[in-house]
Amino acid sequence: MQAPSLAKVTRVDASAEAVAADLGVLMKHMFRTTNREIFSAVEEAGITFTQVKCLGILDELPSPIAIGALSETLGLSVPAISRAVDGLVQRGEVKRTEDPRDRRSKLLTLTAKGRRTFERFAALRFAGLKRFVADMSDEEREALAAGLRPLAGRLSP
Amino acid sequence: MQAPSLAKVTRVDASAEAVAADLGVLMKHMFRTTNREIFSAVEEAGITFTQVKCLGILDELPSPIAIGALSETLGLSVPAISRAVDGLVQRGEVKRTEDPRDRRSKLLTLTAKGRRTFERFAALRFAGLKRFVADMSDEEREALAAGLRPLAGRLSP
DNA sequence: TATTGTTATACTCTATAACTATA
DNA sequence: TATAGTTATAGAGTATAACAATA
Repeated sequence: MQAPSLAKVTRVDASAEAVAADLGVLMKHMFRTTNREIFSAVEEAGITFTQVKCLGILDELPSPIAIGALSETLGLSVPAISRAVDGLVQRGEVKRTEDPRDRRSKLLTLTAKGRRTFERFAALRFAGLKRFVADMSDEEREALAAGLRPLAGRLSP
Repeated sequence: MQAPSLAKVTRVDASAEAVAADLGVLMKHMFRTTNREIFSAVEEAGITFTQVKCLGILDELPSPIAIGALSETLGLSVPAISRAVDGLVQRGEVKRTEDPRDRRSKLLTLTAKGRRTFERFAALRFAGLKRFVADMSDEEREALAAGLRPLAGRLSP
């Protein structure tokens, strides 16, 4: 893309209020256009949203995590996580082993199957976002690309 | 804000893939920083997420809506909506009256109390977005403002 | 006879409480 | 005695099925 013509670089209200309002509009539309499909895919896979979130946490963490820590991360009770994880172990998505340094604690890691499962859902979510982006005009998409880059560059590892 | 210096207007990948990826990063962070508070506020108010969504639909529609239509809009079963609405009626948030042209159908409208309730949650969500935006650097926020404006301008009424 | 909404029933997920095993 | 996790039990929300009222 070329540097934009000056005609496009009009002043924009960059107050927190204005930006938050526009962000709210964007979020609402993004949800409506991308969410329903994932919802039905998760349900069809016979898995729980909580279980998908468990997979997501395990996917992004570099080292194993225990039930209690996972519970705290997701803001759900320990028994709820224990049950969710138990289901994942039975499905072969997660490996649960005793921590050798404290045998009360169980360390959780993704199996290859679990990683594939999570990546399938992540791909579905990404496809929804892509469709949303592809529906924009070229001008909208280019402006958004330039506006997101500094922030996304900092936030993503 | 002045027109940006040329140094800032570097080329950015505006492909659907790149923009969708950055949008995904933004969304994830937005959730993590803004959602937990609303979650606890809803629970503390003794109301259901489904009921809040019902209030939101009624708030934005110009005319009354029936149970069946609300059910379809939210993607939940008619009995689930019937129960959710019943709770809202008992709390005085929603008015439910027979449609005079088809007395099987019940028309739903927000009461003043219902509108206030929804606006309280909307304000909470907005405050979360504002905090998220206020945490950015000036450069990030200004770039985002310019990038969101065309899209948000089109999407919002 | 078909349709709109409500009530009945069963199921899933979650939280609190009770429990087991390690520390 | 305290802590990590599991199992027991109860509660909330949803879906399917059965029903009542109206078309």
